[in-house]
Amino acid sequence: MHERLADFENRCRENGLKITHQRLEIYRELLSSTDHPSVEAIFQRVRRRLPTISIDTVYRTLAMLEQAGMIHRIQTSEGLARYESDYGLHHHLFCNNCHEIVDFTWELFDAMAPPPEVESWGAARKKNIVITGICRQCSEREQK
Amino acid sequence: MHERLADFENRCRENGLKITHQRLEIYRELLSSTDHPSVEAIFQRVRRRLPTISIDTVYRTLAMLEQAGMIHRIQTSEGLARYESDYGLHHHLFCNNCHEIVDFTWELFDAMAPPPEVESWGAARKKNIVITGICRQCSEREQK
DNA sequence: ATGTATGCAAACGGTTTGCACGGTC
DNA sequence: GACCGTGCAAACCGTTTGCATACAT
Repeated sequence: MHERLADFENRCRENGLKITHQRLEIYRELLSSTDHPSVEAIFQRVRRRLPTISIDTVYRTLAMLEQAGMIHRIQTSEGLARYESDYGLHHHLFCNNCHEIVDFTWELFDAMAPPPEVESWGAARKKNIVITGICRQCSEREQK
Repeated sequence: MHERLADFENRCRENGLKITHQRLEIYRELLSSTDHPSVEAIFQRVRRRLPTISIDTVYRTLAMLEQAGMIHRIQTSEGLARYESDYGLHHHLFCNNCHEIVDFTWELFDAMAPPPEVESWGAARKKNIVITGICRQCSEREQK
């Protein structure tokens, strides 16, 4: 955690970006979140520590962090963006009912080369799986 | 094509939905499109044949067709929805530069069972791959 | 004749932007 | 002190919604 924050400061300095409380808190919040929060959720959480922060700054900081490759934006079927810190290769489980996003890994898949038509298409950078369905909590809740 | 339109009419009747010019033209447009058009693009194309159609109707019809399982909505990283007719199991290639979406198939993957942690998560309905990168046309264009 | 679908216009929600002030370097 | 980052407010864009009319059944 500490080393990731130090890493954050270094990356900012390298790119001539100022280290502000807002940026630190937003990045820290994403480091400690596991629920892929929306912009609004990040805003609400950071606001507890920095009561005067505005949501514009959250938007701007998230865009900046994404461009620097330190976080990832996930565009969900809900139509709003959600974020996660850049943390290892993984894929996503998405519950169509509660909209919760859960990570999972699939090393067998990661090691597979895509079919030849993909190579002839162009230069693939990332291959991600999204599995959608209904999570256990939601299906049990509906049973009742 | 004809049989798919007949199928469309049957499905409408089954669900008590009226068969209007607008609905027919929008569905026909998606059947003959391969480029996963946005709502705006569908609107512009259908407008040539039905000059008085409004974009609201396009939205409403697309929502209706999706709910009926006849088309699929794709939420892109651009933040806008794009659509395709329901046509066989496939995955998507997305060019980060021109935003073109191309289909590809990967039967080996489709036949694979997800890792056990997915089953313990809940009931998976769909598993989709999105490969992102730069398509050949775009990388050649940038070379110059 | 009934009731749903359409078109119009206005509202909506997430996101972006222009500007003057404030904070970092 | 110079300049980038912030907060405020307004604009923006894709999408949704309320309502009266038009159309399919």
